[in-house]
Amino acid sequence: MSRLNLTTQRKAILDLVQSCEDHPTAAEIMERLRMKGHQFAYGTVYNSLRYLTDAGLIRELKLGETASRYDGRTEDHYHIVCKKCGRVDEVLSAPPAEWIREVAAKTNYDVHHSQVVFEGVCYSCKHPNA
Amino acid sequence: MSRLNLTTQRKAILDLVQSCEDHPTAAEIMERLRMKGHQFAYGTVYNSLRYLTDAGLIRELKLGETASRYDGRTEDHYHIVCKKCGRVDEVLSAPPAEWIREVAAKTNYDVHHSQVVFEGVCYSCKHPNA
DNA sequence: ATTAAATTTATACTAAGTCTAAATACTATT
DNA sequence: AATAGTATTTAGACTTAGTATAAATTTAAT
Repeated sequence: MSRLNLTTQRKAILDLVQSCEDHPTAAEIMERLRMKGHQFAYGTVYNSLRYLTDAGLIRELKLGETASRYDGRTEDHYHIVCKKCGRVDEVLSAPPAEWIREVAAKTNYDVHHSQVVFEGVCYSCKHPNA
Repeated sequence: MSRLNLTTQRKAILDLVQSCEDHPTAAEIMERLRMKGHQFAYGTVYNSLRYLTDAGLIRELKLGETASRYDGRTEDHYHIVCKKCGRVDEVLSAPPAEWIREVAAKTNYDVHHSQVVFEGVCYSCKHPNA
């Protein structure tokens, strides 16, 4: 665990991810950086995303698609994906502690963390006329 | 929805996945088929796995690794991954319905399904001496 | 037997990400 | 300020997992 070292590139990428309302992939992040006048090497973007993730400044989301997405929100939270339009929203309710305890007891694991991805249909897709 | 068509290849792959205690990747499935004397084309294995998944006979697990894993258990269940050794176990307790209702209410989604992956440390890794 | 449809095969291709070696940028010490 | 040492960036080759395609084969239906 060494000291945090935010280079120009890492800072720009952190700022960008934090400013996003959505959850961009690495490719989308590169595209948005380019639109802001930044032109970083391919590998630098991946390296920086990993660095920032390891440092706990951003989160990597693996939602079952081929590419990871990134999230500037670092609080513990989950996601819900719309099957119809692909939209991803935040889920702020945590799974009940009672359930986690039950899982730990039944599996004999120390449970550190859980990733939850809900799938369903979002409000807009339910009401396409509105 | 057409009728189920289990070709020789699909049957062999289904049998193999159902006989597994673990959750093999496509590459591991190919390897195990080869050891049993089957030699199917690369693409056939992927096609068959998708076919069997779509037919609901097996499940595709996306546990956040680079490759999908496959599971012969079709009942609704979840998984727990050991951070130390990578081992994957089944979790049979479902998330409480109350929590799902809360999530649906807060997000305005119709929630159809949830994928849950727990991370932690398994019994063997906790007690390495035993 | 003949045609049509579905499936398998071999192989080319794609997407997402890692690895490597050289170039560049920082840091600390004198 | 010069030097040495470490860290980072860059460009591009490479890897892995999976998809796409077109020809060959199998299966099913007349």
